[in-house]
Amino acid sequence: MAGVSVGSASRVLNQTPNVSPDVRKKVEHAMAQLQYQPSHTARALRSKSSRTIGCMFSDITNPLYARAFRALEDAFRAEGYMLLLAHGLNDVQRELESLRTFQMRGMDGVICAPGHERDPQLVALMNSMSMPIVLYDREMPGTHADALLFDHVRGMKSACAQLFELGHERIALALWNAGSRPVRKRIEGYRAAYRTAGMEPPDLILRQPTPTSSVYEDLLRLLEGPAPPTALIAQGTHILVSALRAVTRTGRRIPQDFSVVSIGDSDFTQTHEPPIGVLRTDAEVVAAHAKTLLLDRLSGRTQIAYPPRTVAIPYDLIERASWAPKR
Amino acid sequence: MAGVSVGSASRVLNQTPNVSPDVRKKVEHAMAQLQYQPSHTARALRSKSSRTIGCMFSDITNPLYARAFRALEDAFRAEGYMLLLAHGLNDVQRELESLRTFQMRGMDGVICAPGHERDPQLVALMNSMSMPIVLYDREMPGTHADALLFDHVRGMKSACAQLFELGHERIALALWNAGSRPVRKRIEGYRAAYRTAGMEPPDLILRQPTPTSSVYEDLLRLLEGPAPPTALIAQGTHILVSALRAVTRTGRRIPQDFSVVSIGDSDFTQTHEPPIGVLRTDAEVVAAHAKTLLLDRLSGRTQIAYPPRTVAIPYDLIERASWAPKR
DNA sequence: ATGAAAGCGCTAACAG
DNA sequence: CTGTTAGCGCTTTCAT
Repeated sequence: MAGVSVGSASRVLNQTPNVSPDVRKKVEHAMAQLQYQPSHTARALRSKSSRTIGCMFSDITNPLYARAFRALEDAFRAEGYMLLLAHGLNDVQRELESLRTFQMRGMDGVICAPGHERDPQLVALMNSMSMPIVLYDREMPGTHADALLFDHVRGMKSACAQLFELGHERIALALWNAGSRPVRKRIEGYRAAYRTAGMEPPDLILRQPTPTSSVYEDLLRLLEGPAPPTALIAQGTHILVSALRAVTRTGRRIPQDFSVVSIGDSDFTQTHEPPIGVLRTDAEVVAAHAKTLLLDRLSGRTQIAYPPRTVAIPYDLIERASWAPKR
Repeated sequence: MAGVSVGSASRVLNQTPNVSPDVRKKVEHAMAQLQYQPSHTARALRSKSSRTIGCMFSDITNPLYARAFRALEDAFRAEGYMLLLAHGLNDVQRELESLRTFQMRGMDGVICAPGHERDPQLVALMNSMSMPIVLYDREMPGTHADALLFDHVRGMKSACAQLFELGHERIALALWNAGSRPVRKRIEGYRAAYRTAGMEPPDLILRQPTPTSSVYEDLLRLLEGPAPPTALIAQGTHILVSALRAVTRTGRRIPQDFSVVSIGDSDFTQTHEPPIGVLRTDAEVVAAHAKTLLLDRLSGRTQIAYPPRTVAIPYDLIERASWAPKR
C-alpha cells in the first residue's frame, strides 16, 4: 500500500537509521491507515528474540514475591518486555518443568528463585539453558547465573544492634524453618550480631515448620520461662501475628514491655497499633538491578557466559513505635 | 536422523493418529538422542496459536488477585498454556496498552478485570480483539466478552441474614469506595438483605477513599454515637485491621459485644484471636470456570462470537468465632 | 537508500 | 500411512 518493498517497511518499523524521510512517511501513513499490527510471533521467530522474560517464584500469593513481580513487570515493560509467570511451589519437578518451558518458548531471560539450591537436576538444567538467568536471593554453586543477593546478614546485624543499644540482650528470632538462603543468612546474621557485641548467641530461635504455622505456643513458653526475651524479630505476617498474640496474652505491652521488629513490610505492620518497625528492601531497586543484569547480558555488554555477577541488595531498618528501651 | 520426513516427525510430535508404530519409535528415539526441543515460536507462527493466555489485573499485590492468578496458572498449565501477567493499575492508558500488547503477541485468550467498566476506548478495543476474552468480575455492556460474575448480592444477603438471626439489626458495612462491580453489588446486596427482612437499610455504610485507608476514626464515631452498630462487615484486610482497632478501643470484645464478618479470607482472618468469619469464594472453582469459558471458545464448542456466556460464582459464608448473638 | 530474495522452524494440505 | 511442498509474517543479507 505504501508502494515500497517489505524490506523498507521493516526498516521503518524497526527504526533503522538509513531510511529516507519520504519512504518513512509513506510507510507510517500506510501503517496507520491499515491499523497495522506487527506479528510479534513472526518477529520473534526471525529475530530470535521473544522480548519475554520467564519468571519463576515459589508462590505469587507470598506478598514479598507479589511486590517483587509488580516491580519487575514495571521495569521490563518500559523496555518492551513482558513477563511469563510460573509457580515453582518448592517442588523440584514442577520447577524443572517450568524452566524447560521457558527454554522451549525462547525466553530472552529468566528470573527465578528455586526452592532447592543444591538440586543437581536443577543445576544441570540451568547450565543447559541458552538464555541468561538471574537468581532471586539464591546461591546455586555450579551454575553461571547472575544473582541478586539480599544482604540478610547486614540487615539482621543492624536490627540486633539497634535492640542492643536499647538494652535488649535477649532477642527471640522467629522464622520459617526452610533450608533456603534467606533463613540461613538471617540466622547467620543474628549470631554474628551477638558475637560482634561480645555476647554468646542465646537459644531463642523459633523455627516454624511452615510460613503459615503459629509461633504462639512456642513464644508463650519462652515468655513465661525463666529468662524470657525482651524483644523479638519475626519473619512474615503470619508468624508476626501469632507472636503478637502471645506477647499480648502475657500482659506485655508493645513497646513499653516488649520490642518487636518484623522482616518485610506490609499493610499489617503499618496499620498495627503501634506500627511495627521493619527490616525491608526496596522492590523497585531490586527490579532495576534485575533489569540491568539481564539486559547487559542480552546486549552483549557483559560477556555471554562468565563470570557470574552478583548484586547485594541492602535492607533498610524502618523505625516505628514498636521498639523502645528495655525496662 | 530418524530417516523420515519432517512431516512424519511433526506428526509424531503432535500425536497425530495416523502414524505407524515403527516411524513413531524411530522419531521418538531420534528426539531423545538429539535432546530435541521444538521451537514454540515457530509452532505458534505456523499454527496460529501461542498457547498463552494474557492476564490483566489491577495489581497482583492484592491478595485476592494473587490467589486468583495462582489458581489460573495451575488450571491452564495442565492444558499446556502459560500466562502472561500485566498490571492495569486502574489506569485506562495502561490497560489499553496491555490489551494491545496481548493482541500483538497473539494471545489465545485474555482474562482481565479493567478498572473502568464503561470506558468507551476499552470497550472499542476489546471488540476489535481477535481472541476470546473473559472478564473477571466485571460487566462491560457493549462487549461480547464472557464473564465470571461473583455473586456479591447473595453473599451479602447470607451474611446479613446470619447476623439478623443473631439479633443484630444495625450492621455497619465498611468498604473501598470504588465504582467497580464488587463494591456496587455488595452495597446492593446489603440493602436488599434489609428490605427482604422488612427493615429499612440503616445509614451505616463507611466508604473509604482507598483500599488501604483507615476506617478507624469513622467507625469509632459510629460506635460512640447514639445508635451504634452491633456488627460489622468489612472488605479487605487493611480496612478490617483498622476497624478491629476501633472496636477494641471502645472496650468491646469480639464476639461477646460485637460481631464481625470479613470479605475475603486470609492468613490474618484465620490467625486472629478470635478467628474472623468470612465471606469467600473458591479460587480453584473460579479458575476452572475461566478455563472452560476460554477453551470452549478456542475449540469452537461455543460459537466464536455471540452470545456472551456468564458464570455466577457463589460465595461461601465461613462461620468462625467472630460472631455471636447480640447481647 | 532501496528492492529482491532467502530463510527462521515449524504445520498442514496434498499426492501418492 | 508417509513424503513433498508451500507458506506463517517477518528480518536480514546482498545487490544495486
